[in-house]
Amino acid sequence: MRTLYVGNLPWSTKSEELTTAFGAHGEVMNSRIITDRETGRSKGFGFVEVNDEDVEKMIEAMNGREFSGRVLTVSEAKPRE
DNA sequence: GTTGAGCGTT
Repeated sequence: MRTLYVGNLPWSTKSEELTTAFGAHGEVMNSRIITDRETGRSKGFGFVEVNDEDVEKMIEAMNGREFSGRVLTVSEAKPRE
């Protein structure tokens, strides 16, 4: 399983919306929107965990694509450690 | 009631 970084998201985007959007192009295991620890508001980006074999296809399919009026930035996430 | 480059929690 790999993790995708998804940026340029609308503030109102929820993790379920990521699952739905990315799930159309591959197998989504989990998704998460990064929210501010203090305010609880979205930081405008998130992460999507997808099947190892679908990573490239997901990026090709979703990167630079329009989502809720914004152009998504999709790439493989850096290891968190 | 806001904002817009950037890589996250147990």
